[in-house]
Amino acid sequence: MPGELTAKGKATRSRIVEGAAAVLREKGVGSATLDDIMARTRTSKSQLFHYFPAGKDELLVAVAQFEADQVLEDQQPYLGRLDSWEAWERWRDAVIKRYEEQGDQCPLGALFLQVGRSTPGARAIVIELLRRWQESLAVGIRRLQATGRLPAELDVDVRAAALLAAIQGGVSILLSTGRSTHLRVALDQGIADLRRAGSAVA
Amino acid sequence: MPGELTAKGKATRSRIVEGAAAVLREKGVGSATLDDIMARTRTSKSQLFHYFPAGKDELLVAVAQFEADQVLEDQQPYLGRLDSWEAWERWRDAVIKRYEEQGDQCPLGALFLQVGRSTPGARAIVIELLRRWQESLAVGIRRLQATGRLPAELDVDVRAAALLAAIQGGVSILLSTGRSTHLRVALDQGIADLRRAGSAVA
DNA sequence: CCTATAATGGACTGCACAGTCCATTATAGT
DNA sequence: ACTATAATGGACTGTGCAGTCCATTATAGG
Repeated sequence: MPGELTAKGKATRSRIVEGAAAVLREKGVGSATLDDIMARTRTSKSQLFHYFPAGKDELLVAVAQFEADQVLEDQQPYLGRLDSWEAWERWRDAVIKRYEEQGDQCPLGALFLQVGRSTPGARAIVIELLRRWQESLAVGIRRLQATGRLPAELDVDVRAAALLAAIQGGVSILLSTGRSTHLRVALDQGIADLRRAGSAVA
Repeated sequence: MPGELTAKGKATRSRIVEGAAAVLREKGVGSATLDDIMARTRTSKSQLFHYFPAGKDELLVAVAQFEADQVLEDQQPYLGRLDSWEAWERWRDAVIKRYEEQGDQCPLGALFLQVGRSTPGARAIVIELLRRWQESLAVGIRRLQATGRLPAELDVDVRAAALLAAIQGGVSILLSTGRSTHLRVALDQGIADLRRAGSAVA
């Protein structure tokens, strides 16, 4: 565990993480080897173990963190401005687009299942990601409340949680079947029901 | 590939599948070995390869099929009789109970991610499971329509798809976080929205 | 410029584990 | 009872791959 990383060191470390992420997406977590990662990132065994002394698992956790950050970063432009129904629809389209392009790879899910039980840190990463994601949705719903598009008595957290579940479900079905219909339907329905709650309850 | 299986053979084969399923749940797909399965099922190497000539992958696919059948079988008593709102709530409780007990194991998901890309059969199993599951939900919704609890113009398939996504999302969050709140919320919200569609649109 | 520490190269080890092979025992059909 | 085929036992092989070790080169700080 190198206490100090020089500029060069930091560069190499992130080259490894990003390259590993790419390899994992291509070959799948199960069949990606350290040699694959070495080849891709033009590094040697000792470098991998220099930056990740605990070995493969530690590297996988680092990649998981990287991928998790990526998820929110990608949709931040849309997720951060959920202040009108049009904005919600743009966000929905962005989410669908992202996952359709990603296809049947789920780096994070696969990573989690691989490392999951053994490493406690892995679970924490996913929990934190989901928490932040749901919170962003909640903020968006509160914006709609603040501008009078949704009634104040709506249970924001429950709605946000349900939406998050809808996304996750849609994505997981996309991963298993290769079809994005469920993701699309779940999001459409979720937003529509939210909207309906506005006109019905208000 | 034994063309004919004697009674004894069939018994052994299913002992292997069921034992393997148990081992996979306990140790995780990634770290379960053929030796683990041999120990658990009191079989030898040659038996494993006798019944699953293509080796581990073939066995994993068989286990996936077994687990998939299990999923629907378990909830059939409830899923098969969705003819009143109370029945829907009983089903919801059964689903939640089942997955809470299962905890953070997802044999099918893990199996799929392991075998997935390589074996085409694996995907087919999951697709078929989801198809049947959604169809059961659709039948339930149509029952509600038939008895006048829901308007006839409701888009049944879309609603069923959204519900299925809600479940999958709730489950996948349960798997990652260990908490069943999202599953509960997603199902509650999904059923509530369905019900609301009944009173609002009708 | 000198030295401590970081960064890198790459050969080597060890073993876990899938898959092979052949020998032996049980079972079914005639 | 006989024979073909299924069922079982278990030793053996091969290798893919994580992880170790030591030697060499670069970099930073005084």
